[in-house]
Amino acid sequence: MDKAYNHKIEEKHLYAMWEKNGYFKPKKNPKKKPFTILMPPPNASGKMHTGNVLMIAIEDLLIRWHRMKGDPTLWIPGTDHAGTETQITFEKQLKKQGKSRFQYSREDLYNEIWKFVQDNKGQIEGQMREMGASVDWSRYRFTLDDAVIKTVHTTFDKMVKDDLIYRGNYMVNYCPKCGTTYSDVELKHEERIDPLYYMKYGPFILATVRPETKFGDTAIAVHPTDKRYKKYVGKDIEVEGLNGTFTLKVIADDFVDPKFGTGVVKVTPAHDKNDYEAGLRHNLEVKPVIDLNGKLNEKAGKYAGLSVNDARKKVVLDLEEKGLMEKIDLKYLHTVSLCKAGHAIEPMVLPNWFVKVDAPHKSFKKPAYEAVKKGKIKIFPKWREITYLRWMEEMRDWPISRQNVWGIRIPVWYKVADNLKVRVLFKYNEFNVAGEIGELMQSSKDGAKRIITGDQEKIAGSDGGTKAFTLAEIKQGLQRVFPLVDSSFVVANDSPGDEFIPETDTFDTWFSSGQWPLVTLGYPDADDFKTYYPTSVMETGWEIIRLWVSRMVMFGYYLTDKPPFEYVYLHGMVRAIDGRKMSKSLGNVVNPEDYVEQYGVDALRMGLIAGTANGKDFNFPKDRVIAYKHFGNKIWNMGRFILMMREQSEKEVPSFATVDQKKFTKEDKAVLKELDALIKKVDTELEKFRFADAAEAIYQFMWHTIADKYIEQVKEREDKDIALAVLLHVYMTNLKLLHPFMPFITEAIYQQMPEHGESIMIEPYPTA
RNA sequence: GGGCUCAUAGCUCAGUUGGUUAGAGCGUUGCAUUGACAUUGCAAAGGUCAGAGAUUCGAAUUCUCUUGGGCCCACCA
Repeated sequence: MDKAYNHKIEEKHLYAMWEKNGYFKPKKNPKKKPFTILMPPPNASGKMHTGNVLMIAIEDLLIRWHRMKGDPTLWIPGTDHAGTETQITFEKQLKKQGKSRFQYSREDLYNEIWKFVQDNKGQIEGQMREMGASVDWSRYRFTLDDAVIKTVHTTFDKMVKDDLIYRGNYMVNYCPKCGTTYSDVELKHEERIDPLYYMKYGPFILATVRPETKFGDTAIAVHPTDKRYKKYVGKDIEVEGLNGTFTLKVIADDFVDPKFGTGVVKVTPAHDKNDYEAGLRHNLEVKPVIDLNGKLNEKAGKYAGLSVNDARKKVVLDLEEKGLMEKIDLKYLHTVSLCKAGHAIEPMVLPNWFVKVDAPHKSFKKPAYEAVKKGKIKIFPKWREITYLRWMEEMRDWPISRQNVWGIRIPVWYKVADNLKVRVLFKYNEFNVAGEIGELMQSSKDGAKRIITGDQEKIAGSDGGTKAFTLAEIKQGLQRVFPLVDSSFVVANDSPGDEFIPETDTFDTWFSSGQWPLVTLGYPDADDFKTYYPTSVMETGWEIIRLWVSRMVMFGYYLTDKPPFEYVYLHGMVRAIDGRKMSKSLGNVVNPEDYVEQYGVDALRMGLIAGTANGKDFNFPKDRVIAYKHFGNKIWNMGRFILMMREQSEKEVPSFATVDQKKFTKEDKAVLKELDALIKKVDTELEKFRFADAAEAIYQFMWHTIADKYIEQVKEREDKDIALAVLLHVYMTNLKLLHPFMPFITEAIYQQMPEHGESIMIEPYPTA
């Protein structure tokens, strides 16, 4: 053995040996209860961050512990397509090449992203191996595998039949110039100075930057405690407007800031996110006045057909003329949302797909709520339960459609002849064309409307503007369809016929990953599903308890009437060394690779595990990583010393089991007694998910009891053969206890010890 | 603004149902050291447990308030 432990040499080949010998596959044993963990799938095209390392460290610890105890143990690895995130990363790449997603049809874009992910997913898989994750690679899943898509489609179909799916309106970020919607994370925010208009509204004066949306107002809101306006709350008021007088209800809601403007807000649920939310709370009518071309619609009366900007100017002039404008603050600073191309975003209410989470005929969420409330699923640490339960109580219907390409397409088709009013956006040569499908199929000479973006000059000179498109042309370049809320549809995986166009929305990632326990185990009839469902522990970061954990529980009960797992263990977030959240812009990101290189995987894993005891967030514990690196070296040298002493021993060292117990000294008896106590402690701590305490106990015992005391005493002993037999036994027992925490070094030492077996991984776990 | 959470040694953190002298790692100081390990050993210093009040025979631990952090969510017409 070398004088110092060299992780760079020892960590390399051991993983390949384990994998080759098939240790990661479960050993069936009908008499024992299986222990199963499904790995929360990291982003397939990403690379490993410290949170992933902590996740793997904890899961591998539990898995190796149970495996050594002889339980049929299964850990399934996977990766996630990470819908929005991946699409944005990919689009950034396109941008570097001077391209954009609008140059691709939906299908081509999907295929390009697929290639991109395939090119990149090797990295994270390699890193899982590097971390020592003892996962069963033969059961590996990617969230866009055919089997996953099939299950998700089947579930959707069942939910449609069970009347748990409906189409409803939902507020999205829509760009009228691009003709498409954007996700929140795609938006840019820009500070601007705009006029703030104080207009007269019946008995009130209220401030707004968007007077043109007043035609969509369906209420006026004040703060509940605002004494100035208390007498109006709940009443209907008459308002003189530009298109005659109308009536609005006055509501009281906390979202109003009594200190802003006059403390009175006009509520336009169709065109403002805040107002939309307020509208849901107060059952207000959603009255859209802006259409998908960014123009005011017929509800705006004489302003119909004007663009938003033109309408604003005209409305302001007319208000002033009518004496309805109190004053204008020209220097109002606020933030506006812009699309990637820099156009103003119009918050719009568009039809989306929803899950009814608490329908009277069948509640999707209720069993999931009760499972935790009644303790059928146990959450560690327990105080996180509140987050889950509160979320479940407040949960509203779940919008499951996303206007992304990269994801699982919602398996729905629209018959064109029955849905001529449906808008589509598609690529035709170098142009992007948008319009209602019925009109696009006629020539624009007949008055059909459309938006064509691209080279305007070229369009004017060509016949592109007058063309009547065929359905095949539209479908070939199809980028997006905008079905109406009541469009008729059929559910089918494949096209039901040429006269249909597909839904282009994809599922919310959580709709598919919420079925992770089902798709990884081959629901409904695979052997794995029968054997390993429900699984044992769901181990993940607490920040996705609402997004992910809750969905898995809901789907689990909906499809199988059982919880998908018994325990949920939520680890804390790893913050940067400076105590702030890791972020690229702060430059404080801890790259696990650097620590693996310098201190080794074992030290990194152990440092992270010891750095958090109770699931709270914690700063990256650099000095613990270093401490455990030193610890590795310490136990390496203990092994070295034992081997050396055995070689030098005059008498043959007997095996521990054959030593006559009467020959034990009081030191021997004491250390053996302490060893028993340690074994018990490690077991009870691990059962309680107190990993740091178990780690600390082993560390203290090996270093300060065996090395500092017992070994020193051995040096003086007359009966060295007995002492060495005891020492080897105690040391080997500790290596086994430590293996789930520090798999590489314990295996490396084990392989050098006398009378060793094939691998420490398959040694029986110590019992007291 | 809503929710959760934290404040314990110079630093980073444990302290699980309230119960002897409040612990660890790193750091600091002194001494030691050729039968493994300087990535070592022995020893020491260092805490009125953020502040105030309450409950209790007893509070770092329970409750209330104050002060100051962190994170998540929602974001201002």
